[in-house]
Amino acid sequence: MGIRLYNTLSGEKEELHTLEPGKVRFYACGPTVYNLFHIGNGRMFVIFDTVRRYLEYRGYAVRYVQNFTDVDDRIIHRANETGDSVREVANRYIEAYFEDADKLHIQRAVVHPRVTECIPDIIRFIEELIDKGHAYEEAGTVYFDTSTFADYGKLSHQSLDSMQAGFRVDVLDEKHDATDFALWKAAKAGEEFWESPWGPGRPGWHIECSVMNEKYLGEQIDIHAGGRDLVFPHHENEIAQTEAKTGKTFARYWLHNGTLNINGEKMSKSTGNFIMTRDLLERRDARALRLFLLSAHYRHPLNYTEEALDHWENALARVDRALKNLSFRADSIQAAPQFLSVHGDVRRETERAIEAIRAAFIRVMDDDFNTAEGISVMFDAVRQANLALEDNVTLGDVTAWKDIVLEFLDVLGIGSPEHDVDVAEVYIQSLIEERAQARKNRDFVTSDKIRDELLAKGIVIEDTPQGTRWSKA
RNA sequence: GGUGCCAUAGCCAAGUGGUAAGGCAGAGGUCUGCAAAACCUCCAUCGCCGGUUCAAAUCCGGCUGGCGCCUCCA
Repeated sequence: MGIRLYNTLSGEKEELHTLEPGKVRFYACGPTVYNLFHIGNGRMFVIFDTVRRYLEYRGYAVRYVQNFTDVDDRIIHRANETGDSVREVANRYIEAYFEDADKLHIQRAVVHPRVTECIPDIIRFIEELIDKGHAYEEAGTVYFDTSTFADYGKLSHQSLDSMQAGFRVDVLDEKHDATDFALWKAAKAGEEFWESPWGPGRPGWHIECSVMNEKYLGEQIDIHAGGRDLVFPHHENEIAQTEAKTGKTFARYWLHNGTLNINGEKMSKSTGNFIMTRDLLERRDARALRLFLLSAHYRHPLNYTEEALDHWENALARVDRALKNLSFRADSIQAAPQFLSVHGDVRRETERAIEAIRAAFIRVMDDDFNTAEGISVMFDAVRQANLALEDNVTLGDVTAWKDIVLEFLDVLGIGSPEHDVDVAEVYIQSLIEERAQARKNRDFVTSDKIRDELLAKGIVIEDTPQGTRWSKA
């Protein structure tokens, strides 16, 4: 059995069959760069970065494309507020995106296209839609005619009729129908604009993604991902534009992540209840934040609380301690060449245990990228590794256990703990040796004094049969 | 009005027909000079009511509570 993933289009889990065997064409909606991104946005980026990592882990070559929306009303507003140019605002927040994304270990896409780089392609795309009778122009603005696309509503599972009778129908103005949407917007006075066959203007919101997909991935792609709140209208409109133009199925699989909530409500830029990822990272550990973001299934809502972050910081510390203790054991084996028996390769039983645990990880992650279960398997690996340390394990065993935990951390994008080497290390080592001597003499007053001194400096001492190890508190 | 989702221990969160993963917190134990870390054990019958079934947290119906979307939103 291969990878199964929930497809919003069908409303069911489906087995992954890509257009080209072994290759995945993957498009994820990127940020509109008028501000920093909040942790709700961050959740989306982390989730699909993890999906990408997992697909690669399973042997797929993933062509991952994520756009920057750098043409938008909100960017214009922002520029007016700050007195900067629209381009300055966009560039600043593109840079800021990379800074924050890097901290969350979100890998760069293969291409990060920007709307402003695709204007001629967008114009050509719209011209073709007009030629094919799917779009019309009114006073310099071009609208997509939803009545010409029979499948309109297939992603959000709503009928045109029900939408037209909808709750929040806006004024028809020059549109033929309330569900029609702008492909090209006529420029208002003083706004940034590009020349087009319909006069000066700028692209509408949805067209960019259709165009970038076609330009960088082709007319048909495998996976298209974004937040739940993009299903309608954004992704619905993308399907309409692309499929109306090509007559082919656009994306085979539509993946949508659940919202990140705060106080039980969606974290949202428009309502003001959000926490910027950048602000949070100033006081919180990025790896623990990433673990938290992956701790629930990606399609479910996840509630943000400070307590939850405390929880995952503690949980991650358990993983890091295990890694540290495995390293300590490996070092102590290597430092004691006289004990030949533990210098051996990984033993058969260890290999088998690790194979079983890797298989378990793949089994749960294959099932719609169930990272919550994947994390649970990782903790099982940690428990077994700790258990192994109570035994006379070989160097090969220790290394193998360490590697499997690191393998899971890598797939989840959490990565290894920082290796905290600093100049104080020599000093700490000397105190530890002094203490060891005192303990040998059963001078526990001195040994405890040294331990307390170190503790006061944030250094925790732990005695093991292989000697004393230390870590930062 | 339309449409979709959720409700599992003190907390977080998997599981979606075969008798409740994992983590955090808590209790007891082992190990230790004492600790720490680690390991072991303990800690839920799955919102409510009814139905289907040999068997339901898992399927169906109803109810209650919460949330998303219906052209700003990841």
